[in-house]
Formats: sequence, structure tokens, C-alpha cells
Amino acid sequence: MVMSMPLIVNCTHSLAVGCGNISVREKTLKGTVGSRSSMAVTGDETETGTSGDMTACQLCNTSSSLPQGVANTSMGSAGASAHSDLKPGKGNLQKRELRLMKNREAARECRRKKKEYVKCLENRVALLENQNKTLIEELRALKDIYRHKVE
DNA sequence: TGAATTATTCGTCATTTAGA
DNA sequence: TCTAAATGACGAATAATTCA
Repeated sequence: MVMSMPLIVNCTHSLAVGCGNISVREKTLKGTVGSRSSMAVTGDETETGTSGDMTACQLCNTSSSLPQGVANTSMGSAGASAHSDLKPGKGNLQKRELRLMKNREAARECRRKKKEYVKCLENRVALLENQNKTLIEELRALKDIYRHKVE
């Protein structure tokens, strides 16, 4: 069953601030993102030229970061909701293990997406700061020109 | 340098949500 | 209504940092 993606990471604009400056140990992100209300980064701004050459989203969009042997588990059928009151029969034990494995994977993926989302936001902040700086300088120059004309 | 403290990561459970 | 996926919350384990 495919669920519509609640976490929309939409940094399709050419943010070029790259992920390079993300600290090795990233901050813990407990409770910073509301549930299922879309985490969307909609980039409308036009890029004004920064240094990098690859967007954070491009860098992070692969699911290859999952450990080998754990990724690509068959998403078949199993009770994935937390029924901790299952009888400890063999079948139920297998069901539980499958559920735990799937949830483990889901948690990893969820965290990966959240990190990606935060990176996108950080890139967006950097981009906007850059644009702001440029616009301020432009305004200053125009004011200068105007002042000289008036004088 | 080693103990104490702080930060980060990971697995699990509980809950929410969307689709069948 | 049931099921599977997504995700927040929590605790344990581990890594990094601080300080005497």
C-alpha cells in the first residue's frame, strides 16, 4: 500500500549552497517537524549565484544510504501496527519480527528524509540571505545614483 | 588521562493517516 | 473498518566534549 508522501522535499530550484558545511554531527531533530502536515520547501526564488554545484536534495535523494542487507526488504504483508498483545506463537513471533524490521527501516527512512528536509531549509536560508545582501547593495547603489543626480 | 556531562544515533512503541 | 506506512516520543547505547 502506497501512502501519499507527507514529507515533500521540493528543492528543485538550483540551490547551490551544497551540504558541505553541515557539521559532522548533526543536531538532533526531536519534535521539530509537525506530523503529516506537509514539510514542503517550495523554492520560488531565482538563484543569484553561489558557490556549489549540486543541490542538497540531489545529493540526499538516493535511498542508498541504508545499510546493506537491510535495505530493500520485501514490503509484503504483515501486521505493522503495534500489537504488543500478540500471543507468542511461532507465526506471531515471525509477524512481530517482520513488523519490527519494517518499522526499523521506516524509522531510518523517516530520519533520512527529515535530515534532507532540514538541509534544504538551511540551503534556502543561505540562498535568501545571499539574495537579501545583493538587493541591499543594489538599493544602496541606486540611492547613490539618485543622490548624485539631485545634487 | 579518566570521570562526568552533553550530543547524537538507533530501535521500539504508540499514534495518526490514507487507501482498500 | 482494517491494514500498512509514516512519524513523534522515549530510552538505551555510543561518541564527543569538558574539566579537574
